[in-house]
Amino acid sequence: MTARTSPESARDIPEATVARLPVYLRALVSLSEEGTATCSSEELALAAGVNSAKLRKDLSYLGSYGTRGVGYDVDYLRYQIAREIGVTQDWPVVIVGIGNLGQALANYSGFRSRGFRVVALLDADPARHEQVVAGIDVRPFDHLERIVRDHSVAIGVIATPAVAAQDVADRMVACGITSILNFAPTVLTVPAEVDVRKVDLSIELQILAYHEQRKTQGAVTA
Amino acid sequence: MTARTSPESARDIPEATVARLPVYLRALVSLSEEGTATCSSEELALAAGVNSAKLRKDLSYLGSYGTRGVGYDVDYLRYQIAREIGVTQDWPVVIVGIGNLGQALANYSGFRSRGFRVVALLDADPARHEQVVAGIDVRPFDHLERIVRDHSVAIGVIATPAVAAQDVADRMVACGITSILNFAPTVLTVPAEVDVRKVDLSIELQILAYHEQRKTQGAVTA
DNA sequence: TCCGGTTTGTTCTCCTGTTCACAAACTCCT
DNA sequence: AGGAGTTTGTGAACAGGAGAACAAACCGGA
Repeated sequence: MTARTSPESARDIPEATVARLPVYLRALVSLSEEGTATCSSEELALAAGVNSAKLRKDLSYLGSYGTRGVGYDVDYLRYQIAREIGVTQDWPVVIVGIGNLGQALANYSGFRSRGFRVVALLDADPARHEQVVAGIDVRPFDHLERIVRDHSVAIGVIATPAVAAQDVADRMVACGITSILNFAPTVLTVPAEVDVRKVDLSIELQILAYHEQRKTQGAVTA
Repeated sequence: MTARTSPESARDIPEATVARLPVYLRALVSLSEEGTATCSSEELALAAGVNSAKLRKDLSYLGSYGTRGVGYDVDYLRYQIAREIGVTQDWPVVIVGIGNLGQALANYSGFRSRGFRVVALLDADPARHEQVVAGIDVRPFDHLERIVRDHSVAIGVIATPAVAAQDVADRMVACGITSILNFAPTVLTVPAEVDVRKVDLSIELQILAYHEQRKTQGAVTA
Protein backbone atom coordinates (compact mmCIF):
# COMPACT_ATOMS: atom_id res chain seq x y z
CA MET A 1 0.00 0.00 0.00
CA THR A 2 3.00 2.26 0.52
CA ALA A 3 5.44 1.79 -2.36
CA ARG A 4 3.15 2.67 -5.23
CA THR A 5 5.99 4.23 -7.22
CA SER A 6 8.29 1.81 -9.03
CA PRO A 7 12.05 2.39 -9.00
CA GLU A 8 12.21 4.22 -12.33
CA SER A 9 10.29 7.32 -13.41
CA ALA A 10 6.99 5.54 -12.99
CA ARG A 11 4.78 7.94 -11.09
CA ASP A 12 1.57 7.38 -12.97
CA ILE A 13 0.67 10.08 -15.42
CA PRO A 14 -3.00 11.07 -15.86
CA GLU A 15 -4.57 9.84 -19.05
CA ALA A 16 -5.44 13.35 -20.21
CA THR A 17 -1.79 14.31 -19.89
CA VAL A 18 -0.59 11.25 -21.79
CA ALA A 19 -2.85 12.25 -24.66
CA ARG A 20 -1.23 15.69 -24.81
CA LEU A 21 2.40 14.65 -24.54
CA PRO A 22 2.63 13.74 -28.25
CA VAL A 23 1.32 17.20 -29.10
CA TYR A 24 4.01 18.81 -26.99
CA LEU A 25 6.59 16.56 -28.57
CA ARG A 26 5.58 17.65 -32.04
CA ALA A 27 5.69 21.31 -31.05
CA LEU A 28 9.16 20.81 -29.59
CA VAL A 29 10.39 19.15 -32.77
CA SER A 30 9.17 22.16 -34.74
CA LEU A 31 10.85 24.60 -32.38
CA SER A 32 14.06 22.59 -32.50
CA GLU A 33 14.05 22.59 -36.29
CA GLU A 34 13.57 26.35 -36.27
CA GLY A 35 16.74 26.56 -34.21
CA THR A 36 15.08 27.61 -30.95
CA ALA A 37 17.20 26.47 -28.02
CA THR A 38 14.99 27.53 -25.15
CA CYS A 39 11.30 28.25 -24.73
CA SER A 40 8.94 29.34 -22.00
CA SER A 41 5.81 27.44 -21.04
CA GLU A 42 3.87 30.28 -22.62
CA GLU A 43 5.51 29.84 -26.02
CA LEU A 44 5.27 26.08 -26.00
CA ALA A 45 1.66 26.23 -24.87
CA LEU A 46 0.84 28.53 -27.77
CA ALA A 47 2.46 26.16 -30.23
CA ALA A 48 0.61 23.20 -28.75
CA GLY A 49 -2.73 24.95 -28.54
CA VAL A 50 -3.23 24.65 -24.77
CA ASN A 51 -2.95 27.09 -21.91
CA SER A 52 0.33 27.50 -20.13
CA ALA A 53 -0.84 26.42 -16.67
CA LYS A 54 -2.02 23.12 -18.04
CA LEU A 55 1.22 22.63 -19.93
CA ARG A 56 3.33 23.24 -16.82
CA LYS A 57 1.20 20.90 -14.80
CA ASP A 58 1.49 18.21 -17.45
CA LEU A 59 5.26 18.54 -17.61
CA SER A 60 5.54 18.46 -13.85
CA TYR A 61 4.31 14.85 -13.90
CA LEU A 62 7.46 13.89 -15.81
CA GLY A 63 9.77 15.67 -13.42
CA SER A 64 11.35 19.08 -13.05
CA TYR A 65 12.87 19.64 -16.43
CA GLY A 66 12.52 23.43 -16.60
CA THR A 67 14.51 26.24 -15.08
CA ARG A 68 12.66 28.98 -13.24
CA GLY A 69 13.19 32.39 -14.71
CA VAL A 70 14.43 30.81 -17.94
CA GLY A 71 12.12 28.17 -19.38
CA TYR A 72 12.76 24.78 -20.93
CA ASP A 73 15.70 23.57 -22.97
CA VAL A 74 13.99 22.49 -26.17
CA ASP A 75 16.16 19.50 -27.07
CA TYR A 76 16.41 18.23 -23.52
CA LEU A 77 12.67 18.41 -22.93
CA ARG A 78 12.04 16.87 -26.31
CA TYR A 79 14.17 13.89 -25.40
CA GLN A 80 12.56 13.49 -21.99
CA ILE A 81 9.05 13.45 -23.45
CA ALA A 82 10.07 11.08 -26.22
CA ARG A 83 11.57 8.72 -23.67
CA GLU A 84 8.51 8.91 -21.44
CA ILE A 85 6.14 8.12 -24.31
CA GLY A 86 8.42 5.42 -25.57
CA VAL A 87 9.13 6.74 -29.05
CA THR A 88 12.86 6.56 -28.53
CA GLN A 89 12.56 2.85 -29.11
CA ASP A 90 11.48 0.99 -32.20
CA TRP A 91 7.86 -0.19 -32.44
CA PRO A 92 7.10 -2.78 -35.08
CA VAL A 93 3.53 -2.44 -36.35
CA VAL A 94 1.25 -4.64 -38.46
CA ILE A 95 -1.53 -3.17 -40.58
CA VAL A 96 -4.46 -5.40 -41.49
CA GLY A 97 -6.85 -4.37 -44.24
CA ILE A 98 -5.15 -2.72 -47.18
CA GLY A 99 -8.04 -0.84 -48.75
CA ASN A 100 -7.94 2.89 -49.31
CA LEU A 101 -7.43 3.67 -45.68
CA GLY A 102 -4.88 0.94 -45.08
CA GLN A 103 -2.85 2.20 -48.00
CA ALA A 104 -3.03 5.73 -46.71
CA LEU A 105 -1.77 4.53 -43.35
CA ALA A 106 1.04 2.50 -44.92
CA ASN A 107 2.18 5.59 -46.78
CA TYR A 108 1.91 7.92 -43.82
CA SER A 109 5.36 9.24 -43.07
CA GLY A 110 4.40 10.37 -39.58
CA PHE A 111 4.67 6.80 -38.31
CA ARG A 112 8.17 6.12 -39.44
CA SER A 113 9.53 9.36 -38.08
CA ARG A 114 8.22 8.55 -34.61
CA GLY A 115 9.67 5.11 -34.15
CA PHE A 116 6.82 3.12 -35.67
CA ARG A 117 7.95 0.66 -38.30
CA VAL A 118 5.42 -1.07 -40.51
CA VAL A 119 6.71 -4.64 -40.70
CA ALA A 120 3.81 -6.10 -42.65
CA LEU A 121 0.65 -5.33 -44.58
CA LEU A 122 -1.96 -8.07 -44.43
CA ASP A 123 -5.21 -8.58 -46.28
CA ALA A 124 -7.64 -11.45 -46.54
CA ASP A 125 -8.39 -10.75 -50.20
CA PRO A 126 -6.05 -12.78 -52.51
CA ALA A 127 -6.48 -10.14 -55.21
CA ARG A 128 -4.49 -7.74 -53.09
CA HIS A 129 -1.57 -10.09 -52.51
CA GLU A 130 -0.05 -9.11 -55.82
CA GLN A 131 0.24 -5.49 -54.76
CA VAL A 132 3.15 -3.61 -53.29
CA VAL A 133 2.13 -0.67 -51.10
CA ALA A 134 4.63 1.82 -49.73
CA GLY A 135 7.39 -0.55 -50.77
CA ILE A 136 5.94 -3.43 -48.77
CA ASP A 137 4.36 -6.61 -50.16
CA VAL A 138 0.78 -7.19 -49.19
CA ARG A 139 0.58 -10.67 -47.68
CA PRO A 140 -2.19 -13.09 -46.68
CA PHE A 141 -3.84 -12.50 -43.34
CA ASP A 142 -2.85 -16.03 -42.32
CA HIS A 143 0.74 -14.93 -42.03
CA LEU A 144 -0.19 -12.88 -38.97
CA GLU A 145 1.02 -15.35 -36.34
CA ARG A 146 4.41 -15.87 -37.93
CA ILE A 147 5.03 -12.20 -38.49
CA VAL A 148 4.03 -11.22 -34.99
CA ARG A 149 6.32 -13.88 -33.58
CA ASP A 150 9.29 -13.14 -35.83
CA HIS A 151 9.18 -9.38 -35.33
CA SER A 152 7.89 -9.25 -31.74
CA VAL A 153 4.99 -7.09 -32.83
CA ALA A 154 3.00 -5.59 -29.95
CA ILE A 155 0.87 -3.08 -31.87
CA GLY A 156 -1.70 -3.90 -34.53
CA VAL A 157 -3.71 -1.57 -36.75
CA ILE A 158 -7.12 -2.62 -38.05
CA ALA A 159 -8.31 -0.92 -41.23
CA THR A 160 -10.73 -3.57 -42.44
CA PRO A 161 -14.48 -3.27 -43.01
CA ALA A 162 -16.53 -3.36 -39.82
CA VAL A 163 -17.70 -6.95 -40.23
CA ALA A 164 -14.16 -8.33 -40.25
CA ALA A 165 -12.77 -6.22 -37.44
CA GLN A 166 -13.73 -8.39 -34.47
CA ASP A 167 -12.26 -11.51 -36.06
CA VAL A 168 -9.05 -9.70 -36.84
CA ALA A 169 -8.88 -8.40 -33.28
CA ASP A 170 -9.41 -11.90 -31.88
CA ARG A 171 -6.62 -13.28 -34.01
CA MET A 172 -4.33 -10.44 -33.02
CA VAL A 173 -5.00 -10.99 -29.34
CA ALA A 174 -4.52 -14.73 -29.71
CA CYS A 175 -1.03 -14.30 -31.09
CA GLY A 176 0.08 -11.84 -28.46
CA ILE A 177 -0.67 -8.34 -29.68
CA THR A 178 -1.55 -6.14 -26.71
CA SER A 179 -2.32 -2.78 -28.31
CA ILE A 180 -4.77 -2.21 -31.13
CA LEU A 181 -5.57 0.89 -33.13
CA ASN A 182 -9.00 0.36 -34.68
CA PHE A 183 -10.24 2.31 -37.68
CA ALA A 184 -13.19 0.03 -38.35
CA PRO A 185 -16.52 1.54 -37.31
CA THR A 186 -17.39 -1.08 -34.73
CA VAL A 187 -16.97 -1.75 -31.04
CA LEU A 188 -14.24 -4.31 -30.34
CA THR A 189 -14.41 -6.72 -27.46
CA VAL A 190 -11.01 -7.68 -26.11
CA PRO A 191 -9.51 -8.89 -22.80
CA ALA A 192 -8.87 -6.23 -20.21
CA GLU A 193 -5.09 -6.34 -20.62
CA VAL A 194 -5.33 -5.32 -24.27
CA ASP A 195 -5.47 -1.59 -25.06
CA VAL A 196 -7.74 -0.48 -27.84
CA ARG A 197 -7.97 2.99 -29.27
CA LYS A 198 -10.50 3.73 -31.92
CA VAL A 199 -10.48 6.35 -34.63
CA ASP A 200 -13.88 6.81 -36.14
CA LEU A 201 -14.22 9.21 -39.02
CA SER A 202 -17.96 9.37 -39.21
CA ILE A 203 -18.36 9.87 -35.48
CA GLU A 204 -16.15 12.93 -35.64
CA LEU A 205 -18.28 14.36 -38.42
CA GLN A 206 -21.45 13.63 -36.49
CA ILE A 207 -20.12 15.51 -33.48
CA LEU A 208 -19.43 18.48 -35.72
CA ALA A 209 -22.89 18.19 -37.22
CA TYR A 210 -24.46 18.33 -33.79
CA HIS A 211 -22.73 21.57 -32.95
CA GLU A 212 -23.33 22.95 -36.40
CA GLN A 213 -27.03 22.27 -36.03
CA ARG A 214 -26.99 24.10 -32.73
CA LYS A 215 -25.35 27.15 -34.26
CA THR A 216 -27.92 27.61 -36.99
CA GLN A 217 -30.84 26.58 -34.83
CA GLY A 218 -33.20 29.32 -33.70
CA ALA A 219 -32.24 31.45 -36.66
CA VAL A 220 -33.89 29.18 -39.19
CA THR A 221 -36.46 27.25 -37.18
CA ALA A 222 -39.15 29.83 -36.54
CA MET B 1 -29.20 35.64 -18.13
CA THR B 2 -32.30 33.71 -17.20
CA ALA B 3 -33.67 31.99 -20.33
CA ARG B 4 -30.70 29.82 -21.20
CA THR B 5 -32.86 27.10 -22.70
CA SER B 6 -34.24 27.73 -26.17
CA PRO B 7 -37.84 26.81 -27.02
CA GLU B 8 -37.14 23.48 -28.69
CA SER B 9 -35.44 20.43 -27.22
CA ALA B 10 -32.38 22.47 -26.41
CA ARG B 11 -31.46 21.54 -22.89
CA ASP B 12 -27.71 21.48 -23.38
CA ILE B 13 -26.21 18.05 -23.64
CA PRO B 14 -22.80 17.40 -22.03
CA GLU B 15 -19.95 17.14 -24.50
CA ALA B 16 -19.04 13.63 -23.35
CA THR B 17 -22.57 12.53 -24.08
CA VAL B 18 -22.58 14.11 -27.52
CA ALA B 19 -19.47 12.12 -28.37
CA ARG B 20 -21.23 8.89 -27.47
CA LEU B 21 -24.54 9.49 -29.22
CA PRO B 22 -23.15 8.47 -32.63
CA VAL B 23 -21.98 5.20 -31.09
CA TYR B 24 -25.44 4.51 -29.75
CA LEU B 25 -26.91 5.41 -33.10
CA ARG B 26 -24.70 2.92 -34.87
CA ALA B 27 -25.58 0.19 -32.37
CA LEU B 28 -29.27 0.92 -32.87
CA VAL B 29 -28.94 0.71 -36.63
CA SER B 30 -27.33 -2.72 -36.22
CA LEU B 31 -30.06 -3.91 -33.90
CA SER B 32 -32.72 -2.60 -36.24
CA GLU B 33 -31.18 -4.41 -39.20
CA GLU B 34 -31.13 -7.61 -37.18
CA GLY B 35 -34.85 -7.19 -36.72
CA THR B 36 -34.77 -6.33 -33.02
CA ALA B 37 -37.76 -4.19 -32.14
CA THR B 38 -37.02 -3.46 -28.50
CA CYS B 39 -33.91 -3.45 -26.36
CA SER B 40 -32.99 -2.81 -22.76
CA SER B 41 -30.35 -0.34 -21.66
CA GLU B 42 -28.23 -3.33 -20.75
CA GLU B 43 -28.30 -4.78 -24.27
CA LEU B 44 -27.70 -1.46 -25.97
CA ALA B 45 -24.90 -0.63 -23.57
CA LEU B 46 -23.22 -3.93 -24.38
CA ALA B 47 -23.46 -3.24 -28.10
CA ALA B 48 -22.08 0.25 -27.63
CA GLY B 49 -19.29 -0.77 -25.29
CA VAL B 50 -20.33 1.36 -22.32
CA ASN B 51 -21.98 0.60 -19.01
CA SER B 52 -25.73 0.72 -18.74
CA ALA B 53 -25.98 3.45 -16.12
CA LYS B 54 -24.02 5.82 -18.32
CA LEU B 55 -26.15 4.92 -21.28
CA ARG B 56 -29.37 5.63 -19.42
CA LYS B 57 -28.07 8.92 -18.12
CA ASP B 58 -26.94 9.92 -21.60
CA LEU B 59 -30.32 9.11 -23.08
CA SER B 60 -32.10 10.95 -20.31
CA TYR B 61 -30.59 14.20 -21.59
CA LEU B 62 -32.58 13.76 -24.78
CA GLY B 63 -35.83 13.07 -23.00
CA SER B 64 -37.76 10.11 -21.69
CA TYR B 65 -37.83 7.82 -24.67
CA GLY B 66 -37.83 4.50 -22.83
CA THR B 67 -40.55 2.51 -21.11
CA ARG B 68 -39.90 1.23 -17.61
CA GLY B 69 -40.11 -2.50 -17.32
CA VAL B 70 -39.73 -2.82 -21.10
CA GLY B 71 -36.80 -0.91 -22.54
CA TYR B 72 -36.42 1.22 -25.64
CA ASP B 73 -38.15 0.94 -28.99
CA VAL B 74 -35.19 0.55 -31.33
CA ASP B 75 -36.51 2.47 -34.33
CA TYR B 76 -38.04 5.23 -32.28
CA LEU B 77 -34.90 5.81 -30.25
CA ARG B 78 -32.81 5.60 -33.37
CA TYR B 79 -34.82 8.37 -34.94
CA GLN B 80 -34.67 10.55 -31.83
CA ILE B 81 -30.91 10.29 -31.58
CA ALA B 82 -30.47 10.89 -35.31
CA ARG B 83 -32.60 14.00 -35.06
CA GLU B 84 -30.74 15.27 -32.01
CA ILE B 85 -27.35 14.83 -33.67
CA GLY B 86 -28.64 16.33 -36.88
CA VAL B 87 -28.01 13.42 -39.23
CA THR B 88 -31.59 13.41 -40.42
CA GLN B 89 -30.67 16.39 -42.54
CA ASP B 90 -28.23 16.64 -45.41
CA TRP B 91 -24.74 17.96 -44.70
CA PRO B 92 -22.69 19.04 -47.71
CA VAL B 93 -18.97 18.52 -47.09
CA VAL B 94 -15.82 19.67 -48.88
CA ILE B 95 -12.59 17.67 -48.70
CA VAL B 96 -9.32 19.49 -49.32
CA GLY B 97 -6.14 17.54 -50.00
CA ILE B 98 -6.69 14.49 -52.19
CA GLY B 99 -3.65 12.43 -51.34
CA ASN B 100 -3.89 8.90 -50.02
CA LEU B 101 -5.91 9.91 -47.02
CA GLY B 102 -8.18 12.30 -48.90
CA GLN B 103 -8.99 9.57 -51.39
CA ALA B 104 -9.73 7.14 -48.60
CA LEU B 105 -12.10 9.67 -47.06
CA ALA B 106 -13.79 10.36 -50.39
CA ASN B 107 -14.42 6.66 -50.82
CA TYR B 108 -15.62 6.09 -47.27
CA SER B 109 -19.19 4.90 -47.44
CA GLY B 110 -19.84 5.72 -43.81
CA PHE B 111 -20.21 9.40 -44.64
CA ARG B 112 -22.88 9.07 -47.24
CA SER B 113 -25.01 6.76 -45.17
CA ARG B 114 -25.12 9.28 -42.33
CA GLY B 115 -26.25 12.32 -44.22
CA PHE B 116 -22.85 13.65 -45.21
CA ARG B 117 -22.55 14.39 -48.91
CA VAL B 118 -19.17 15.12 -50.44
CA VAL B 119 -19.88 17.97 -52.83
CA ALA B 120 -16.30 18.63 -53.89
CA LEU B 121 -12.73 17.38 -53.75
CA LEU B 122 -10.11 20.12 -53.90
CA ASP B 123 -6.37 20.02 -54.28
CA ALA B 124 -3.74 22.67 -54.90
CA ASP B 125 -1.67 20.37 -57.10
CA PRO B 126 -2.64 20.76 -60.81
CA ALA B 127 -1.45 17.20 -61.48
CA ARG B 128 -4.38 15.93 -59.48
CA HIS B 129 -7.00 17.95 -61.33
CA GLU B 130 -7.16 15.30 -64.03
CA GLN B 131 -8.25 12.66 -61.58
CA VAL B 132 -11.69 11.41 -60.69
CA VAL B 133 -11.96 10.02 -57.17
CA ALA B 134 -15.05 8.25 -55.90
CA GLY B 135 -16.87 9.51 -58.96
CA ILE B 136 -16.06 13.14 -58.21
CA ASP B 137 -13.72 15.41 -60.19
CA VAL B 138 -10.77 16.76 -58.28
CA ARG B 139 -10.83 20.53 -58.70
CA PRO B 140 -8.46 23.41 -57.98
CA PHE B 141 -8.37 24.70 -54.44
CA ASP B 142 -9.29 28.16 -55.74
CA HIS B 143 -12.80 26.94 -56.43
CA LEU B 144 -13.41 26.73 -52.69
CA GLU B 145 -15.29 30.01 -52.33
CA ARG B 146 -17.67 29.34 -55.16
CA ILE B 147 -18.43 25.78 -54.08
CA VAL B 148 -19.02 26.74 -50.47
CA ARG B 149 -21.38 29.47 -51.58
CA ASP B 150 -23.25 27.41 -54.17
CA HIS B 151 -23.77 24.41 -51.92
CA SER B 152 -24.06 26.18 -48.55
CA VAL B 153 -21.21 24.10 -47.20
CA ALA B 154 -20.72 24.40 -43.44
CA ILE B 155 -18.30 21.54 -42.86
CA GLY B 156 -14.79 21.23 -44.29
CA VAL B 157 -12.33 18.37 -44.08
CA ILE B 158 -8.59 19.03 -44.24
CA ALA B 159 -6.41 16.15 -45.41
CA THR B 160 -3.43 18.13 -46.66
CA PRO B 161 0.16 18.00 -45.45
CA ALA B 162 0.76 19.85 -42.20
CA VAL B 163 2.38 22.90 -43.77
CA ALA B 164 -0.67 23.69 -45.87
CA ALA B 165 -3.31 23.08 -43.24
CA GLN B 166 -3.40 26.48 -41.58
CA ASP B 167 -3.74 28.27 -44.92
CA VAL B 168 -6.55 25.97 -45.93
CA ALA B 169 -8.27 26.55 -42.61
CA ASP B 170 -7.97 30.31 -43.00
CA ARG B 171 -9.51 30.18 -46.44
CA MET B 172 -12.30 27.95 -45.22
CA VAL B 173 -13.10 30.26 -42.34
CA ALA B 174 -12.99 33.29 -44.63
CA CYS B 175 -15.65 31.87 -46.89
CA GLY B 176 -18.00 30.89 -44.11
CA ILE B 177 -17.21 27.33 -43.07
CA THR B 178 -17.84 26.95 -39.35
CA SER B 179 -16.87 23.33 -38.66
CA ILE B 180 -13.55 21.75 -39.59
CA LEU B 181 -12.35 18.18 -39.34
CA ASN B 182 -8.56 18.27 -39.42
CA PHE B 183 -6.43 15.27 -40.33
CA ALA B 184 -3.23 17.25 -40.75
CA PRO B 185 -0.80 16.80 -37.87
CA THR B 186 -0.73 20.41 -36.80
CA VAL B 187 -2.52 22.74 -34.41
CA LEU B 188 -5.00 24.99 -36.19
CA THR B 189 -5.75 28.51 -35.04
CA VAL B 190 -9.29 29.62 -35.82
CA PRO B 191 -11.85 32.10 -34.44
CA ALA B 192 -13.77 30.96 -31.39
CA GLU B 193 -17.03 30.45 -33.28
CA VAL B 194 -15.45 27.82 -35.53
CA ASP B 195 -15.43 24.24 -34.30
CA VAL B 196 -12.35 22.16 -35.02
CA ARG B 197 -11.95 18.47 -34.35
CA LYS B 198 -8.65 16.84 -35.04
CA VAL B 199 -7.87 13.26 -35.91
CA ASP B 200 -4.23 12.50 -35.50
CA LEU B 201 -3.03 9.06 -36.46
CA SER B 202 0.45 9.23 -35.04
CA ILE B 203 -0.76 10.62 -31.73
CA GLU B 204 -3.03 7.65 -31.26
CA LEU B 205 -0.14 5.30 -31.87
CA GLN B 206 2.04 7.20 -29.45
CA ILE B 207 -0.57 6.88 -26.74
CA LEU B 208 -0.63 3.14 -27.33
CA ALA B 209 3.15 3.05 -27.25
CA TYR B 210 3.17 4.76 -23.87
CA HIS B 211 0.90 2.15 -22.34
CA GLU B 212 2.69 -0.65 -24.12
CA GLN B 213 5.96 0.51 -22.67
CA ARG B 214 4.40 0.50 -19.24
CA LYS B 215 3.19 -3.07 -19.62
CA THR B 216 6.58 -4.51 -20.49
CA GLN B 217 8.47 -2.25 -18.13
CA GLY B 218 9.88 -3.82 -14.97
CA ALA B 219 9.87 -7.25 -16.57
CA VAL B 220 12.64 -6.44 -19.00
CA THR B 221 14.48 -3.57 -17.38
CA ALA B 222 16.41 -5.27 -14.58
C1' DT C 1 26.53 40.35 -2.47
C1' DC C 2 21.99 42.13 -3.07
C1' DC C 3 17.85 43.41 -5.74
C1' DG C 4 14.42 43.55 -9.44
C1' DG C 5 12.42 40.94 -13.03
C1' DT C 6 11.07 36.50 -14.90
C1' DT C 7 9.33 31.83 -15.09
C1' DT C 8 8.56 27.38 -13.13
C1' DG C 9 6.22 24.03 -10.01
C1' DT C 10 2.40 23.40 -7.09
C1' DT C 11 -1.63 24.19 -4.23
C1' DC C 12 -6.41 25.13 -4.06
C1' DT C 13 -10.85 25.65 -5.94
C1' DC C 14 -14.22 24.70 -9.36
C1' DC C 15 -16.43 22.03 -12.76
C1' DT C 16 -17.39 18.10 -15.59
C1' DG C 17 -18.17 13.37 -15.93
C1' DT C 18 -18.80 8.57 -13.92
C1' DT C 19 -20.90 5.24 -11.06
C1' DC C 20 -23.95 3.52 -7.55
C1' DA C 21 -28.28 2.74 -5.82
C1' DC C 22 -33.09 3.12 -5.59
C1' DA C 23 -37.83 4.89 -6.22
C1' DA C 24 -41.17 5.18 -9.90
C1' DA C 25 -43.43 2.98 -13.55
C1' DC C 26 -44.56 -0.58 -16.56
C1' DT C 27 -45.91 -5.71 -17.98
C1' DC C 28 -47.55 -10.12 -17.29
C1' DC C 29 -49.64 -13.76 -14.86
C1' DT C 30 -53.01 -15.45 -11.75
C1' DA D 1 -57.76 -6.49 -9.70
C1' DG D 2 -53.51 -7.36 -7.41
C1' DG D 3 -48.84 -8.76 -6.86
C1' DA D 4 -44.29 -10.30 -8.53
C1' DG D 5 -40.73 -9.21 -11.52
C1' DT D 6 -38.38 -6.09 -14.59
C1' DT D 7 -36.38 -1.83 -16.28
C1' DT D 8 -36.07 3.15 -16.62
C1' DG D 9 -34.84 7.76 -14.92
C1' DT D 10 -32.43 10.32 -11.50
C1' DG D 11 -30.42 11.92 -7.03
C1' DA D 12 -26.18 11.71 -4.64
C1' DA D 13 -21.54 10.41 -3.81
C1' DC D 14 -17.13 10.11 -6.02
C1' DA D 15 -13.22 10.70 -9.17
C1' DG D 16 -10.65 13.23 -12.36
C1' DG D 17 -9.26 17.18 -14.89
C1' DA D 18 -8.94 22.48 -15.72
C1' DG D 19 -7.61 26.97 -14.48
C1' DA D 20 -6.22 30.68 -11.31
C1' DA D 21 -2.96 32.23 -8.32
C1' DC D 22 1.23 32.37 -5.84
C1' DA D 23 5.57 31.00 -3.53
C1' DA D 24 10.07 29.24 -4.74
C1' DA D 25 13.91 29.50 -7.66
C1' DC D 26 16.74 31.36 -11.15
C1' DC D 27 19.26 35.19 -13.99
C1' DG D 28 21.58 39.53 -14.70
C1' DG D 29 23.20 43.90 -13.36
C1' DA D 30 25.10 47.04 -10.03
